[in-house]
Amino acid sequence: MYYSKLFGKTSKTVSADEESVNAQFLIRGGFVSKQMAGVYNYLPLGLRVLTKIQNIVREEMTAIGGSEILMPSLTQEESYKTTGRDTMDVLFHTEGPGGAKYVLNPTHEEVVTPLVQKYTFSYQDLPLSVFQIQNKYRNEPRAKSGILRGREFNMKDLYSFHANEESLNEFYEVAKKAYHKVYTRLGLGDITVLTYASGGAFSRYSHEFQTLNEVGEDTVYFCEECRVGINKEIIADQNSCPECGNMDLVQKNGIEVGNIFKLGQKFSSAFGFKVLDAEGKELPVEMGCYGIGPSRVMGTLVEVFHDEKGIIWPEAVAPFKYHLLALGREDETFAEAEKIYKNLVASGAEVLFDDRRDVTAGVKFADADLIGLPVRLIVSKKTLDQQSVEMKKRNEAESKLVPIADLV
RNA sequence: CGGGGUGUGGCCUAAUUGGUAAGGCGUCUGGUUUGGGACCAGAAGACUGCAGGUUCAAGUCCUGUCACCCCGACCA
Repeated sequence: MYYSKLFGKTSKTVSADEESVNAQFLIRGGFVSKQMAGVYNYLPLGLRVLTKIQNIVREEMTAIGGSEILMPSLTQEESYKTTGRDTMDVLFHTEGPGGAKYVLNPTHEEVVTPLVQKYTFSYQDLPLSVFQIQNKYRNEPRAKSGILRGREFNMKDLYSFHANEESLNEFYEVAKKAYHKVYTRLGLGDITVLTYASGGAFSRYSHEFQTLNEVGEDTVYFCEECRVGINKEIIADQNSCPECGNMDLVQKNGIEVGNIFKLGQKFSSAFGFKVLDAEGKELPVEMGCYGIGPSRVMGTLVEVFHDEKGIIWPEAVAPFKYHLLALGREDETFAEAEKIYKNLVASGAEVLFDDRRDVTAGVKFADADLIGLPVRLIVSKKTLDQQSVEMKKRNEAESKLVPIADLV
């Protein structure tokens, strides 16, 4: 991709209102543009990051047997009356022609349960799981912290359906492992801990995945040995580590980057979703739900991986791997840089090429640091004199010369 | 939703006890410059969030309203 043709621009300044690091760097770097509180436009750079996060999540959900679907954002309010959730504070309500009442889905139990019910009649159809990656709408009383807590945000939600509790429990553990894999691939594995949290109305506990970070809204007490924690909200009924019994817990702030629940029969019973067992008797369906917010993950990554100059993207989600800068003003330099760019792209590399721009080298350096691609490559008269390009990793201080012949 | 704060060209800011909007960034033109956010000259771009009110005169004071940020509450 030619930087000169990329929609979106970097900026030296950002409103003093934007205190959160993720909002500052994502806006300044041209990844996102704020529409209103808690609602963002994703520009090409930001969309590439978001898509990469989604793809990692997608791969791991597919790997545990999830079938990807896409459900609507808009749903009849009636469905929420069925489950009694029509009075939720965070629900956005809207109207259709003739006064038809709709809501914007804050989560999709009310959609997925009757949907799966429509195609599922026998215990032999179970277990099954479906997931989607889609935007959710929640009328948060207070949107905050850049893209960490929005009113519209991207979410992967997977729902599993089972003929009995054992099957649910079994799948729940499989999903838990898949979630760990996701965070490991995102580069957050070391600082993301499984955390026991409130199960709401459905079960005693749910599990959250908390990325330990100063800006986190949640307070987590966790065991440094087994890396399992307890959310402060349930510390009253559990004051030692649920996994190992360790009483010596460490307190940290956490960003909730995932949450998994055993829903039990809450939604299946509301919709009368039953299947027939081997004897032809009706069985209530057990459900689980499993959420990860790719947009929140993106904000979390910025909070975790940055320095004073900008973002330091983990390679797995960086919008491009290489940031190729052509410096100087000689036509030959740009011609050479262009060749190198084309060769890299032809070899399958993802390259952002900061080609001819009427700016000084310093501007290109500053933009590269801000955008935060993993590897910076510089082509200039200086490097070409040695048939080389200069290579520097974003998270390292030292650069080295690499012969052009060895690049690809 | 309670408390606090802030709204000024596209962006960031300034404007004394009220006196008729200034600078920087960015953009455009021309020239110089080119390995860490260069420089010179010129240009375009604002009924100061919105609606009222006080006043000879309001960016500035008052009332209302909307928006945004922070703290708290909330958070399947």
